[in-house]
Amino acid sequence: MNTGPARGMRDFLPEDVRRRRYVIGVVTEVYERYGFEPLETPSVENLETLQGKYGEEGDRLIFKILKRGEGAQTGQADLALRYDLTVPLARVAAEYRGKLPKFFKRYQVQPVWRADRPQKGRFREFYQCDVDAIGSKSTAVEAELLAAAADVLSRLGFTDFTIRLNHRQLLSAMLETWHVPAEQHATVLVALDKLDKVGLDGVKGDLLAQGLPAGTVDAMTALYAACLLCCTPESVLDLIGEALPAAQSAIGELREILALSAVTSAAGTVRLDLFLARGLGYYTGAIFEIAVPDLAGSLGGGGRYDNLIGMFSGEDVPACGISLGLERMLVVMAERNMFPPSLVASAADVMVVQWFAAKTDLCLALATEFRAAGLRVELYPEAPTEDNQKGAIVKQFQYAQARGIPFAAVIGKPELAAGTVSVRTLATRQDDSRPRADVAAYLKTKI
RNA sequence: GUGAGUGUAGCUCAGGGGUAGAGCCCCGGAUUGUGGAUCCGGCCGUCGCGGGUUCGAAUCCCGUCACUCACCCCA
Repeated sequence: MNTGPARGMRDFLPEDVRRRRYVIGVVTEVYERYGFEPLETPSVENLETLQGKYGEEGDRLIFKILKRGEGAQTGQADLALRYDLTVPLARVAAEYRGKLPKFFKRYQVQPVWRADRPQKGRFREFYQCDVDAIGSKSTAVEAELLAAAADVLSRLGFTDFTIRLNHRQLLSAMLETWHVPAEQHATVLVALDKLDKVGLDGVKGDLLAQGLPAGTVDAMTALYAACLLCCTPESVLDLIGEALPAAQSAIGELREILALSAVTSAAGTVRLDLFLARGLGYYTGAIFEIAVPDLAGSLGGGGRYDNLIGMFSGEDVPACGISLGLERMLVVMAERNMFPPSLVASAADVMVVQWFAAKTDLCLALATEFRAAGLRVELYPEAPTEDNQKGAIVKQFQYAQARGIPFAAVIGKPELAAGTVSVRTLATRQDDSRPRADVAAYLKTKI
């Protein structure tokens, strides 16, 4: 019998859970500081809610759930595991339009599922940490979202991340200006996105291989090469503005986002990147992607999606959001040893040793007193036997030591007679006998 | 969907045609009011699975599955 979890899924042992909770704690604390409110939605959505929102590639990766009952024979699916947190949010925004505030700011930390092939930092079940703001077209929204994400990463100890920034309308203005056929939009954007991997000549070759006219390819790459020579984002935007009159409003927004970000926690981390594409279908405006040098994928990403909610309600509502990948952050943090030492602390402050062969009640009573005092207490579950008391007691100390529990509490014969408890500091093996009534308070001063 | 690598004890891995190994873990002992070291002993295996070659396969060949990594795409 295979005892491993299903492909791409993971079990989280206690140490893993502590690390995950630590990161989630930082994320939610920061998000709340920006005025975002918590939301949770079901793991399962109606299939039609999800389909057609993510683009061709995304739709293929949706985990579908077969119909029950008579429908089971047909292999038809009517439900699906949620693929991201943005589409469920759009559904909620459409459904509760009247109940939600005019500007609805929510955060959501929940698992999503994708039928992808797993690899480093990529799983079939993973947590996204989303923040989204609904109801405003102001670029202040983008700036605050970028600030919140940058704030989270800084607080977790990341110092070398960058937020790549681009705009969907700038990309489409470019595609239109160069008369790229609609069916080639996606592959051309993907080719341009690879600039930092394959270089300018690589991109050029790729575009020519796709059958774009040489003149178009030259114009594109010449523009991008010129941008690479610019030393400020502003001059890049000037250049693009001249070449692509259709991109005026996108360029204006990018200018605002860059300027606003400079006065937030995101200062110094936002980088204009005209090659950033992003595959998800629903983005309409600014798009972001967060990266660190030694991770192939991204730490997070997001963008503006001003007509996704309209796909549900019929009435467009502007919206923008950003998502941090919990396990992406965890993978890098584990590699770089970024967890605070307190996270590896033991499960208990003190272990009650069972000294006698048949006085479990005495030990459990002591544990109860400790717990009432607020200590985290482990009772060694097995009492010694009459014929091997010593061996059993040795094992108890060894067990406490191995589990990293700092103190052991013992009531043996002299302690029983004197009404005291002996506290052993495992690390130093020093014993300290105290009146039973004082022990809990004493221990609390030591931890 | 494409490509590569790895599957041997609970864990980490060695062994590459001739009796299945080491370290760690676990259990017991040296040590009866006590422990991390040391020493001694013990437990632990369809060598991923199926087929083929061979007198003989963990080892060579074919297939298959699983995991890992990369591409694609993404968090």
